[in-house]
Amino acid sequence: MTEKPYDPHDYPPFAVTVDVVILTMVKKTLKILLIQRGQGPFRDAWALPGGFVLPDEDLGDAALRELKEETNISDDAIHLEQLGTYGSPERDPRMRVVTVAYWAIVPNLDKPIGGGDARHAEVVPVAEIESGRLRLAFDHEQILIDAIERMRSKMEYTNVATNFFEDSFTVSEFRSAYEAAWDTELNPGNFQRKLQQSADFLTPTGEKSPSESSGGRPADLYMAGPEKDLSPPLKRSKPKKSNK
Amino acid sequence: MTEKPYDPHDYPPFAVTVDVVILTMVKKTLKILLIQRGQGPFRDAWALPGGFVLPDEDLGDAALRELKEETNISDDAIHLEQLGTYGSPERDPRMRVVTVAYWAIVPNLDKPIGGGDARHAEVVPVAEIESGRLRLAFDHEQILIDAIERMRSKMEYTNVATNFFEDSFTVSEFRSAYEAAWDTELNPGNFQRKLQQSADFLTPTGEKSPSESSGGRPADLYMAGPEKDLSPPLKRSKPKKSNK
DNA sequence: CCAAAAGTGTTTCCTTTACACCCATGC
DNA sequence: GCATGGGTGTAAAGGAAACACTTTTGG
Repeated sequence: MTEKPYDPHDYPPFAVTVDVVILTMVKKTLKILLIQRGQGPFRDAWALPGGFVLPDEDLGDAALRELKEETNISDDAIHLEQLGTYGSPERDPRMRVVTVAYWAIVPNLDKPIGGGDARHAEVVPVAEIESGRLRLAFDHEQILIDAIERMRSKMEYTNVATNFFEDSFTVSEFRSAYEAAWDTELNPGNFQRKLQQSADFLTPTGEKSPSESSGGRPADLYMAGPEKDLSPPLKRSKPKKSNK
Repeated sequence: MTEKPYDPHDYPPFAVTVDVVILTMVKKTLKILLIQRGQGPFRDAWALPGGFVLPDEDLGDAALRELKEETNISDDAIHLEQLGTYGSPERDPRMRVVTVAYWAIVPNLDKPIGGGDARHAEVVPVAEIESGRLRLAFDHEQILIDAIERMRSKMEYTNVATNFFEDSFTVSEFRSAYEAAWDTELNPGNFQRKLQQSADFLTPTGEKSPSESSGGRPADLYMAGPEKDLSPPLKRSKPKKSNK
């Protein structure tokens, strides 16, 4: 197969797109950026931001381009990673499309930047997506499920969660990110110690956060350290918090 | 982007292929099936088995088809899983090709079945691939590195390693698979106990293996159990064995 | 009886867990 | 002083590592 000389008419043509699951944390709630479709199949359903890969564009660059069209976040504050490729022949009723899905963590994306067109973009809580009440286009529900699970799993043994924050953060803010992402409660003391033990995982900035109006001891501020892996990993225990 | 009506001339056409990393264990050595290219670019270099995805074919089906063309293994003895997608614009000098890579574990593939054509297929030890002495086509070296790491990692917390065996196996055979894959030595007693503790991970067949000619107590035979995850996971320690 | 491989017991060490306690701030 | 959250001490429980020991076969 691979041995024949190539000819434009010799191979089946595919459209290749990228779709990006953009995760963010707003007020201790895990959210994902979705776009409500204005036309075409799955009109009014929610879809992931995405689009065609350009003829000379690398896959990762295409994902980064789509991400930036929606957020205007600077490169260095982004974690962007390939999730997997979805290419069932029936996934788009119009033609054969293979989509390479990516997932990203960006800090504090409150409102997506409005595209010039009238597309309706919104950051939707993950709880709402997981409830199944949202109508999602194509196979985007499966992509979302896979992306959320991948993020939850990767938070166990890497520092990806630092990307939820723009600059520095306190240990309790960091812990809140874990509690929101895993829908669980973590013991503050043990969480603190666990991170201290792994040298270079978090780097102290030397500064302290302004103590909240409610009082309490001011917390030390940290940034992501040079060590990106946590070993042994954190463990997510059973969800304890509100499921409403 | 995704909103426009589609037209064959409206999107950049890509060729989509699958490549499959087929891992197997022969006489306690981890090996991968490679094909020596007879023509085209990278002539005489080694390449992964693969080919075009057909117009109405699912990606996973395409990978399974390519796998079967090389091995004649029955479905149920195979672990097949998507690895990732590689689509750099320069990866194939002839045209824009995006390839979806898969990795598989098959039992005891001593000799690949010869295709009708004169292609030269061989199972190559992983150590040789990792040495960097082999000339590999396209970006297949990167795909191989990623696949080997994925397999090593997945062996820590799942039962994928059971797929190295056709039927039942002893605990020491199972341990040998880990030692070969991780290039390490594992304590026989502790390995045994670890697997016993996780109920349903391995199911005893009730039979015993014929004791080897060298003597020794006959070992109990096991098959993969209903529980596919190992928690807490096994840990790979530093390589101890020969690196020559 | 001896060699060899399978499988079990036992001790030591380390990590996690639970929870009590001290620290530093606002009011 | 008191409430509030940040951070540390500590003891109990659990798993992993090392290694001695018992079991079951072939010669």
